[in-house]
Amino acid sequence: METASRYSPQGVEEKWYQYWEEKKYFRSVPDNREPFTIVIPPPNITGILHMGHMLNNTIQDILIRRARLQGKNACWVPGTDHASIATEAKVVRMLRERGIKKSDLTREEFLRHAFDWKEKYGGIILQQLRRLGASCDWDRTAFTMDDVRSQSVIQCFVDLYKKGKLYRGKRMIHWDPEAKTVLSNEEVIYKEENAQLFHIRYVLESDPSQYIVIATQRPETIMADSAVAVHPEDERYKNFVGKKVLIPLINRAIPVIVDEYVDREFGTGALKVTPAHDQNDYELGIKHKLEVIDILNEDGSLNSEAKILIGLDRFVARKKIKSLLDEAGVLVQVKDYMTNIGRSERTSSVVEPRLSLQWYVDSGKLAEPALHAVMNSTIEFLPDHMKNTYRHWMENIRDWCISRQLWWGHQVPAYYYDDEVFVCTTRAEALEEAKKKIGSSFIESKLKQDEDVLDTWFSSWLWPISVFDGFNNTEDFKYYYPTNVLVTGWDIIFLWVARMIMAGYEWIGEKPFQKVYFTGMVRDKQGRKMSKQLGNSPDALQLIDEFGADGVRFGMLSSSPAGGDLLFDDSLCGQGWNFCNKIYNATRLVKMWSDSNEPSSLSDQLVMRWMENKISQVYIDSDLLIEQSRLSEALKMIYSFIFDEFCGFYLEAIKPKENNQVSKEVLENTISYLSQICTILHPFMPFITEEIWHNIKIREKGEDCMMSSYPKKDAIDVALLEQVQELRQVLSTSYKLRQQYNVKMNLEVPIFIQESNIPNLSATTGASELLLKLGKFSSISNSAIEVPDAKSFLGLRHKYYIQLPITLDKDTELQKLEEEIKYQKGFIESVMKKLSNERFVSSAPADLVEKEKRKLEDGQSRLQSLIESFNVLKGS
RNA sequence: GGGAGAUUAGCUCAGCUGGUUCAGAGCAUCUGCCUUACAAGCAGAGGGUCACUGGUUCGAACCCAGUAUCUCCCA
Repeated sequence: METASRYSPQGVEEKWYQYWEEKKYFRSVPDNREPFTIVIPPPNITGILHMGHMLNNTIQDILIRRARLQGKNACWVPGTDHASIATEAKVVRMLRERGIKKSDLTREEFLRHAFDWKEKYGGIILQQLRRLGASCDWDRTAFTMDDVRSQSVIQCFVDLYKKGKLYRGKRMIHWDPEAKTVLSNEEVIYKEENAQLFHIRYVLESDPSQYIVIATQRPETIMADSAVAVHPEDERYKNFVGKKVLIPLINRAIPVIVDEYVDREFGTGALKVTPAHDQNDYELGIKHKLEVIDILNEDGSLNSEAKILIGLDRFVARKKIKSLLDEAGVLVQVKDYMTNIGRSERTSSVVEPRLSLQWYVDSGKLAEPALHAVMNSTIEFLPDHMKNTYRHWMENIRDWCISRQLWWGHQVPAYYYDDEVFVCTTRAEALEEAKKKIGSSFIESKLKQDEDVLDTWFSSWLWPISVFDGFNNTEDFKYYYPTNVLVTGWDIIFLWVARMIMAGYEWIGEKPFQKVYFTGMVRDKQGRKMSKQLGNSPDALQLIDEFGADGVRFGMLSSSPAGGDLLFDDSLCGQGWNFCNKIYNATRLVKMWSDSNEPSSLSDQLVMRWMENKISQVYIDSDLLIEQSRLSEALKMIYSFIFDEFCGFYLEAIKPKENNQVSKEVLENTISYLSQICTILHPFMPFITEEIWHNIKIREKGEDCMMSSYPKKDAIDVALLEQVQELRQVLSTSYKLRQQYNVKMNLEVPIFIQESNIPNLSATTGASELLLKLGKFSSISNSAIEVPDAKSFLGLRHKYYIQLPITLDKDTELQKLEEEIKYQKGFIESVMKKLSNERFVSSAPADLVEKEKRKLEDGQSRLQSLIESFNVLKGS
């Protein structure tokens, strides 16, 4: 055989992907078939393929390819999102490297650079998905900032505003001083970090000999204090209440107030209140009508309101003020402690609470139908327990801050004229409205559009609708929506999944998808989340180079139940490659054969019938598993079917002993079986299956594995499967005995089957021939009596004797038999115990009782045989 | 502080509605084989107090309660 004995995916995978794409096999247009739709979770244009994407998209591809093989109209819509913060940061950095400052550019100039960047790099990840085998309809590739999607976003903003579900408000928000933009709650990541707690002395204005000691983590904000708060029942500070204390260094007087919010146990029990720079203090400030003094610039440096340390960054100022306080003798102590620090998901800089005017979606108004749909399983969550998390968030939902102080994104469609706000889809409309309202004094240049852009998720939440241009109610939309399944990570259940559901009900009155399949996080062997910082994420493309996409897909899937995290290990991909190699070599074997004019032997006929049944069985069973979204279990089942049943047994059983000739029927059927197997495996491992499909047989034009269909679900001949199972057990036991007694395979030995009133293997046509071929037996005979000098063993319902050229040690054999007898007795006893238990017989299901009875019968006949053997041996 | 999940072989995990003497798979380990597709293969073997303590039941890895440890979400 000239072909290599090792499968190499290089070349093969590229070839078939190109072929499929040229044939437009991924393309979907509405027709009269049932649709099966998935929209891709749009990856970032700044992103490159990582393990999470691979897992996620492998699952989507499996579902889509399966739907195609089922004859459905499968549509997988790909695309990317514009990732405001991440992309803007990237572009700013790129420009800086070229010596261009963002502040020197106009908005239009900056956007031009950003779009250039997007054109150049924004599609990389989609190219990489092709390497994985993703069968997306590329003609439908969408982008959150292309015309259709942008129009949808603007339209929805205006619509929500008109419906009173969107408003502009001044709130305490999370500010990212590095990106200089607001962040939503979900974009802030809290972690325990080391910090210091400063105890600082504030003296009484009226009597500088008395003082109160406050505890703070942020001494650089004392200049923004507007009060000191203590608990109303705190005896220590009773005398101070209502009086004024002086802020050290700047000597501004602030009142001492009481509030039950103060935790007497924490720090000194005296809290400095800084409404401009802390969420809780802000609320205290409102309650007690305190002054709001903002001492920070948008980049986190101190402004002139601070009076001192002006221009210094907040962390530099903290160090500085520490020594200033120390010199002033008011720093009582500094304590290390652990506290939760919030950092920006994108830039990692410490988030600054800041008062600011932003746009909000009144989420409460959208949440109700979305919560309902999930709780009553109109939308199915996998795993189911994700519902709880979802419910908790939805029931405590907060308004969604959707404006971002950036340029890259959809500019807020709000136009200002003095204090008037006009929210319109276009400037022209806004002009018109404004003119009407303002009257003759209107000056066009005074109408200014909001400088900010919208949160990227405000685009993504429309994705299942907008990719089909659904707001214009297109034919596509009517056909494909709602989509069938969404595959995504649980980490964006709030950011994205929940909001898509809200959008679906808000505008369409219909769920966006039937099912959400939550994937776990891909972790490394030590269980750590894979991240760029840790550098523990393998290079996705390198993995594909090494093991082939099929191998990697196998590896990703072979241990990833829905929702469960996946500890990734390269060796899993290795196993995937092994599997490819196995199939490849099986094909090589079959290709070596040629057909003879001989008819098929009885043995071959038996084996073929068996194989046909097994294929039906594995197809039916694995299909059910996929239906239940148990993909890795389905794959494992197919894997062991191919390895053990098809390669391990079928091919060995059918393989000609010499000259590579098989009957025409055997050859044709084997090729057909292999083809069916390719179809069943195809969704999981698309490349090798297409390769084998074509390798094994010359195909008609358009006759491709990807576009084939699943085998029919035939009724299964259970009796036949049982017979072959018995036969295989006989083979396996005889191998074991040979090994145990060191009898080589090339020595043929006789085997006997004890006769009984139940028909044995010799009654199954072809079974004896098959036994002879695989078991290296010299003869097979029935025997009415115990065969002397032979090693006996039990199958399921019969007793066998194998005559090995050895002398058996009588005592050892007796002892072994005794052990077996003891085991069987125990077995029978346990079954009898059950059956004699009236409560079991009356309360257990009938078929179970039936099964137990049969178990008992089988057990008893096995025991009988053993006792016979024992007696015969003993008497010999 | 509130909530969710996990704990089964050395490792990674199955074990669905409690019902074979049920404790399973893959990897790893060990033994024997270069058998004409594949040694990245084949044939075998060893390995577990199903976290712990109680309870429910004719029967528990599975249901309930509590304990311990871990992971995550929310505040």
